[in-house]
Amino acid sequence: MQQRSEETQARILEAAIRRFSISGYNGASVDEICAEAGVSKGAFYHHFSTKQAVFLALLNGWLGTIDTGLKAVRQETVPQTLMQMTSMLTVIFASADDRLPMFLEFWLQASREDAVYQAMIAPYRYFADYFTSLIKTGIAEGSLKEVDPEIIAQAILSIAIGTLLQGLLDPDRTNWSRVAEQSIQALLAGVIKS
Amino acid sequence: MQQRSEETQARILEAAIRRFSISGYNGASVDEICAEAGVSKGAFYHHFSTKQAVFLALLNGWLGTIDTGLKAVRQETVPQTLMQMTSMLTVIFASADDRLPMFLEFWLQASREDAVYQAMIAPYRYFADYFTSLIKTGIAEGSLKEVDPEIIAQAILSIAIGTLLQGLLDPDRTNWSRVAEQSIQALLAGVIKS
DNA sequence: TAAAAGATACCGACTGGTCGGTATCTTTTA
DNA sequence: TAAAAGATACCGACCAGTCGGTATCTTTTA
Repeated sequence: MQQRSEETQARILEAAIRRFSISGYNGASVDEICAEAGVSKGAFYHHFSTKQAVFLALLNGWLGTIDTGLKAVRQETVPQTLMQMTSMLTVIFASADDRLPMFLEFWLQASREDAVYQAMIAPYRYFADYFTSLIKTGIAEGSLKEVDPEIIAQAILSIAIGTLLQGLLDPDRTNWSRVAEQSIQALLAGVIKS
Repeated sequence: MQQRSEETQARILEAAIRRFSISGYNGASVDEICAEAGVSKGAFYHHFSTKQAVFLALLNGWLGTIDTGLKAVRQETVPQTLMQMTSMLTVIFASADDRLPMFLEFWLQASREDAVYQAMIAPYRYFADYFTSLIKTGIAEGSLKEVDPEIIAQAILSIAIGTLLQGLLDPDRTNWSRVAEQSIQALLAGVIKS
């Protein structure tokens, strides 16, 4: 019995991500999503309480895969791990192209609702902390100089985010994932103990 | 004669920036802006052809002041100039807090219209180019190592943008303008010829 | 120089359309 | 046959932009 139900739900989710990434969160209407999913509005609201709920489901799915991906990257030393993560950026860039604009848009308007804001800020903080502790580990294991861990972690994060955004803004200006990699390497060059 | 007209226009602009920064571009209705400006809808559309036109006027004003500010900063050597710009970040951070979200939101939805997209991408490119040439000058004058100018310029820009965005996302996490300054200094440390 | 003519600024009711969500009815499933 | 799933018509709120008309200036004219 859940067979059909699950399929419908999956179709709605797939249609939603397609419409959202094309037209944005506000730009994609529920009717549009239903049409693309080949599903009635009644079915839509049978499976999801609001448009926002569909979006949040999509967001959590994406965060989950990123988290899994990051935890999978663990090399012997911290610099090696960071380099590995840097080269992961190319993949992240590719998937961000579709998703990032809609998440950004949603965040910009949802940040005024406290509940949604908390749901979005938690994973960010989790990741930023994880990154800082990675730098600390590097200092402890002696592979990194005695820098301020928070500053360096933030610098790397900022480069990643800043490059991501510029890549969105002006995709054809340059090879953005290469710029991101080399920028981080330029920063790391002054931090790695050799 | 234009006296009254200019005052009305100014009032609309002021009200618009207030409403836009509180409710966002889509969230702020023209009626709302008119109410706050103490002006009728007719007056609004007498002075501006569309809601978008008001917004663009606001954007250009902001870009103008930033441009003026940047050109005013010119020290003897490029590293000194960069340091000076870095300390300007605190001021930019303050003014961005209000404006950046609405500009981001607008850009996200306007980037689908080619005309508006061009209007927004031009100043960005102009600034990015200006920055790259600044690094080139530094190399030419011998104050910077022989690095890839584009990469370093992008890295600095990315740090600025990335920090700005994180400051928006999680304002209370840390002192963001300090993080930005120190991140850029960490990067420059490896690039300055001493 | 004052009245007429014209231009500019402004007013606010109204329109056409959109969209998220609901109510109600029908079909499928177990 | 009852409950889950799905279809369809509809509601109410919102909103950008229009339009016919009025008020307030500026310029021309006699």
